[in-house]
Amino acid sequence: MNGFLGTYNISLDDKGRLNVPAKLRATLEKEYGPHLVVCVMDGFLIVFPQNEWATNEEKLSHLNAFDKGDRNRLREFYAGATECKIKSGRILLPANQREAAGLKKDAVLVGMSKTFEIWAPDRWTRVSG
Amino acid sequence: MNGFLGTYNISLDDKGRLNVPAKLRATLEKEYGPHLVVCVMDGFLIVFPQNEWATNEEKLSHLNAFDKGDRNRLREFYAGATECKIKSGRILLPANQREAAGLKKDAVLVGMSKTFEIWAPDRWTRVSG
DNA sequence: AGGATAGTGTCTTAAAGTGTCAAATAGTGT
DNA sequence: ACACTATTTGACACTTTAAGACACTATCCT
Repeated sequence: MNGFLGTYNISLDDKGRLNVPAKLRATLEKEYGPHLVVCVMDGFLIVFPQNEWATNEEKLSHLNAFDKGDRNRLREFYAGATECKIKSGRILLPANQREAAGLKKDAVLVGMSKTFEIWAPDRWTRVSG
Repeated sequence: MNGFLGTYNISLDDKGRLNVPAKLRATLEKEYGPHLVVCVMDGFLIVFPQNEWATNEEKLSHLNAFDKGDRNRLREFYAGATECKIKSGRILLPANQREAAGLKKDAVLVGMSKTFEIWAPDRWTRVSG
């Protein structure tokens, strides 16, 4: 299978939920499950299927939670993340993540193979051309 | 499962109790129990579910009780800790811990997988950006 | 004992999150 | 192009969660 591909313009509903496009949803259902981890990046969001997230987490497992520097690194990683589940085709992003990504009414979803990204339209056009 | 994730802004009530956000509470209930150990760190608090505390305690057991430096480290660790329990969704932090963390009216909770942290808002922004 | 203070239970209100449906739109096969 | 199906959107009612307030209990102190 091909993982997540393509660009999708979607809109958020009155409560800030966003509809996961059917194609991405199909990939999710076939390859992964409904559990996602959403993570704040520079000015956009990365969505990991649960087990993809887990492999990232594993890479950090050698860090020592009692070491100050390591702890800072762990914090950076975990603080920006949230678990979230697809519910009747949609996901609700927490308000602070929506804000971090500058999401208001519309969003752009971009497939990236094992993950996909969520962008505010204006930020996306600035990147993509 | 994913453990504690995310950042939450919450406020303390008039008696200094803080509401544990529903998501963290759900993780606690699923993976752990209502018994917590709260521990003063550099300028913030770390909350351990009871059994995570126990495993940490074990890790520290290799330290030499006759070594001055180790002993200081242990003392610092244990002296700053308190047991506490979630009661109707909230926890009450002892006054000295609140003071040590600079907590007044608002707090930031940060999930860190197996533990979570409690920060005073001003100290948190200094760390996180 | 009496008063002060710290801790606990519970209620109310407001806000955030969830389920569901119907109309609108896009996509499909013939 | 047409009818038909699937998907997306927006809306609304409902549920859950958080915040603040207040009364009550336990504890401490003199």
